[in-house]
Amino acid sequence: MADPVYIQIVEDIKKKVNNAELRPGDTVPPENALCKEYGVSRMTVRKGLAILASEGYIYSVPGKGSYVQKPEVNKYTLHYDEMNNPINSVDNARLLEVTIIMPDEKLADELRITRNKHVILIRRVFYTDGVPVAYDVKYLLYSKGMPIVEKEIEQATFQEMVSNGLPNFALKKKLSISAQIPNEETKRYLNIYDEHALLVVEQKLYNNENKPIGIGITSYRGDYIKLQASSD
Amino acid sequence: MADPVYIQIVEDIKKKVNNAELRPGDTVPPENALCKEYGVSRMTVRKGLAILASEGYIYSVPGKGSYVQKPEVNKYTLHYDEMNNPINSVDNARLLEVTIIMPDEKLADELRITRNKHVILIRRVFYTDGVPVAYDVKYLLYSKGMPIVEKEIEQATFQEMVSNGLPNFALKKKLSISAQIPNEETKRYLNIYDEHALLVVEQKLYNNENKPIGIGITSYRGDYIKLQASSD
DNA sequence: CAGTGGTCTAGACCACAGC
DNA sequence: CTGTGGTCTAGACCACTGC
Repeated sequence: MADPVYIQIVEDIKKKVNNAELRPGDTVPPENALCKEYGVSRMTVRKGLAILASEGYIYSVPGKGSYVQKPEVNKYTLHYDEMNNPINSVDNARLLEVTIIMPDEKLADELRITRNKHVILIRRVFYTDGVPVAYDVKYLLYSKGMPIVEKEIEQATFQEMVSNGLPNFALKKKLSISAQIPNEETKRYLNIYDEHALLVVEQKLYNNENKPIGIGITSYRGDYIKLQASSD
Repeated sequence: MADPVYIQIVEDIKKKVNNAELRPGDTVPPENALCKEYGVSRMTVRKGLAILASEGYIYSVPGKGSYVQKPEVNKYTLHYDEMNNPINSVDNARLLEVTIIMPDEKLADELRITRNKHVILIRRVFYTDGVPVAYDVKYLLYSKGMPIVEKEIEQATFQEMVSNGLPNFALKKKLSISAQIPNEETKRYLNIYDEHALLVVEQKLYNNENKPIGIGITSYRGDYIKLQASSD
């Protein structure tokens, strides 16, 4: 019980929200009322409310008051690492190809470039215990500092290819996850002979100006990957 | 440029982190130094630093200082709604079965109950434009206030079944996403005759004491669903 | 107009790191 | 010991809302 006062305030209000004592849309008591209730100054109350707001419990409207927020029921946190997932890890990668290509219309469009710009194409197969578990294709816009040594490319994640070891808070990434039946080429690379499902993860990377800088498509054998996400 | 001072501080430091002027592990200037630099009081500086900390840019160690945090490169935000996804929405659902069962060993284990407890089994098929797009199975521990009217169950999401319209910040959920080949039963429900991949989403719900209260397995036709996630 | 939240000050005391 | 971050105060002025 050595918690600072503002934590007390946070937890009291959370509790009230969680037993429906306060419902979405209800007003939270005004700051001055909470000051009196807890016998503290306004800055202390505001610190508590700021935390509740940052955690999505409440929101404030200047001149009016603070209100209980509707919980975001559909939001999850997903941890995705190309080379590691909860049921399996890639322990080796083989570089099939790294070449400079001219993009076709679809690719140029996705990368928002003209068709006369050069794009780096990288194709790899990922292995676990010698078994091919994923086929990986990446299209990258070239920029300075990128790895040019094939051995580096071979074992690098998408993030590592473009950020080159530098910290990068600015890099934005989008994932698109789907299930597909492998085409003949993919079947060949993954030694698939019978019916099989692929978990396909498409990654798109954007720089801090929101311009696409790379697209990656990783097709995992369905029995070798499981993605996990959780609320909170 | 009418931004409050603390926003200025936040953006200045973000900028320094993003051009590697400040690197992960580096110390952020001490609060008193920032007070002088910006000509403001300490509380104002601290407000800025609190924001940077809540956004994962920095962390503070009492008695020592504030440090630049390593970015969490593998974290994404996923929006998952059983009935709605970026490329398709469920517009109808058919209830196949709702019964009380005794769990087998595996299910009892997953729900952390003994095998003599009753479990509600719900099986449904989801439709879009009259086409069956997903086969859905749920196992629920019964609790008061749950919908018992079949018509309600038919169209409800998992969240709605257990939370019954009440706000629920306390409910924790975990997702497990994989690609699978449909079994004969699923093929029948989804009218699948040829080779097809399923995107299978397993949901597990926990109450605020972290006890499982339900498991749901939704198997979507691979060509009817795409999950999307993004960093930031 | 009174009540609300948003910003900010200029102090204070504390616990903790490191010398 | 000094310097650091963590908590807190008792005010202040502002802009906005709703009556």
